[in-house]
Amino acid sequence: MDLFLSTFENRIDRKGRLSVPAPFRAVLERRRDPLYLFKSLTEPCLEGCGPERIGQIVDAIDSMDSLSEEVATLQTMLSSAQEMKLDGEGRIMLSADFIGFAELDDMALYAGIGRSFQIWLPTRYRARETEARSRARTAGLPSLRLGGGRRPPDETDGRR
Amino acid sequence: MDLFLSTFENRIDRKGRLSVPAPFRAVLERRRDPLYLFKSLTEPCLEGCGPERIGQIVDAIDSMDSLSEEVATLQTMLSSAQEMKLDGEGRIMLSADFIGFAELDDMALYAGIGRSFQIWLPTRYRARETEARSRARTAGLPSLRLGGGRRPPDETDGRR
DNA sequence: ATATTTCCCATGATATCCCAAATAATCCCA
DNA sequence: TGGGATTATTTGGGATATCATGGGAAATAT
Repeated sequence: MDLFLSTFENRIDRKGRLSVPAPFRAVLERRRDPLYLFKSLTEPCLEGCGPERIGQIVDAIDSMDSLSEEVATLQTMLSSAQEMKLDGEGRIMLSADFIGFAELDDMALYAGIGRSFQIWLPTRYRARETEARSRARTAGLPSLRLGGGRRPPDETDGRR
Repeated sequence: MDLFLSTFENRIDRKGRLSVPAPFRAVLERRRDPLYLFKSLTEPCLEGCGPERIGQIVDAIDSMDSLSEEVATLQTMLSSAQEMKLDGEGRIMLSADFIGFAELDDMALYAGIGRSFQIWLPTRYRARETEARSRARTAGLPSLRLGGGRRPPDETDGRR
């Protein structure tokens, strides 16, 4: 199983292009997957994933009561999602909407979180990281049970 | 599976023409599908899809009690549906009825939601998106079981 | 005949492609 | 182990193609 791990900081050039880190590209290419980005529902960052996650959202919508608020929420995810085409050098073009949403300027930080990754304004990401660490010290660790594994590896959807 | 994703904001010109976003056209052309538009049952927007979606609605109606009110409701979807012809540049012409229903003036926002898409008055769509996002932040995300696969996304997971 | 729709072409904006420079990581041999 | 050489990766810029949009003319309807 190959995963998106580690962080990378890349430049957004004046045309709005941004290199996808080579290790992330390798994961996608190995699976022959296109890359999807969408706006996080809960945080000021972009989420990146492959098609299987998008398919799950689509299927979930179809199986739910189409009048529910949950469906509206999931639709919001889809309507912000884009299939990103990579250029010959492995770059994507961030739309003005994406840049505005994550409040990016000329640098972007990729944070691999397993089956997906996030794109943040670097300073903001670092602030969150130190925040999370100090919380861990004062409030104690979240329960983390490794190896028990009844639940299939539950993808951390970015909000924890 | 190719899907309708992302949002696009296009102009309705003074002749009443509106470009269908190229990625949406690509989905339809790949399937050699015509485009259908109809009035949403629940919201002030138009829904767009290919013929298979229309077929699903027809089948659903056929399988229901033909005297029920629900059938009457679903039938109004069908009776509002129009097959849209695209001009050489990929534009459609919206009827006065459609424009009035969605209260469009000179801009239209396409929102892709998987197997179909919607057309909204841009300001109204954005208000709705903001609403959905704040709901997601306070009420939590819909339970989506990622990574497991095949479980119907029905289970209430309480804390999310 | 007048109004509307359909077809065709023009234009500007923007995304994509292609090649090259700069930077960073890796290798290899002393 | 060091350090230069080689390769991978990121970044930049110009040329090209795509797309949304606008307008005129032809076709169709009223």
